[in-house]
Amino acid sequence: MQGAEEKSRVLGLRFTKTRRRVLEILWHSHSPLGAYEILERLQEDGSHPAPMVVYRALDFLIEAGLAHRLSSRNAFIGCSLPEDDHEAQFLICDNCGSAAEIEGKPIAKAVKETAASAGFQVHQHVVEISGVCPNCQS
Amino acid sequence: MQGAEEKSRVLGLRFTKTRRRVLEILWHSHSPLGAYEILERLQEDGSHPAPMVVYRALDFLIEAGLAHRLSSRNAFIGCSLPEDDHEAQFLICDNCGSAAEIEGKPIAKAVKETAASAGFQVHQHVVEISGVCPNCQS
DNA sequence: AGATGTTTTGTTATATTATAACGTTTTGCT
DNA sequence: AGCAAAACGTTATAATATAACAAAACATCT
Repeated sequence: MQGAEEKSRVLGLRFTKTRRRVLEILWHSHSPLGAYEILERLQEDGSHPAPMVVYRALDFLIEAGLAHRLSSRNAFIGCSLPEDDHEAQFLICDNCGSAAEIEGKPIAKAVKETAASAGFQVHQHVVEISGVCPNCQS
Repeated sequence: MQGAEEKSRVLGLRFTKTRRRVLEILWHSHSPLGAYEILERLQEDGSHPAPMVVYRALDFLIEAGLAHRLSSRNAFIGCSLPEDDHEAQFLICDNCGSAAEIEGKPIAKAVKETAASAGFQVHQHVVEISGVCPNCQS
């Protein structure tokens, strides 16, 4: 959580209360959360923020590399390797809904090379693998 | 388009008028289309179908491997390699919006191996690379 | 401390994307 | 013709996401 403060500063931005709360909510969840699920949890302490509040906090967290968006699920997850500056890849379990962030060096490399050989200049990539996690296979 | 008919039969399903129209619309577009864009084009010939019509046709086309969904854009695109039974990967241009479907054997392999080494059983994968296409680099 | 510009919030409204549910019609088959 | 499965039409609504603007909080400089 200290790192988060620093990352914010680097961007010339602030690690405010709402942003901290949203990051906590993401980190405490064992699976990705939808924006409106985050909203509900924010509201559990009595305030009534509007959806914008959540989306704004998420924009910030993603920008700062503290959270990721799972495009294939319209859901969000706290970054489990916030130290690294990395491109994220995910293993998402269809059974229990959990999502594991992986350090997919070989995947990142294959992506880079494939794109390069097509003359394509990469900005970002989305890699989301769905299936059954080890836990749910027994 | 003939192949489409066959693929439908294999699934015990039918390649109907609406489904054909939606596939044509996707194939004629040089870039991915949102469901409601497809809807507008369907309506250009005088009928007034509801959104469901489009989503149903898309479900079918995706099921049959004739179209793909681009999760990161909430958009859809006709499959450019409908012969193969393949997992699709995409290069999406941030500038012109075009999306190229690629045969990323190395990527597919890296995905498979990475998942295997994590004990994860893969069903599907989403690989969407965004950046700048060769055309837009000049 | 006061002035100033930027960042953040609060709030209302609305846009966009997607599905539920149900009755009817068409189709393929015997 | 009779039947079951597949597809359609339609209405309504759910779920996800953004626009726009005024007010407040904060950082920095003097």
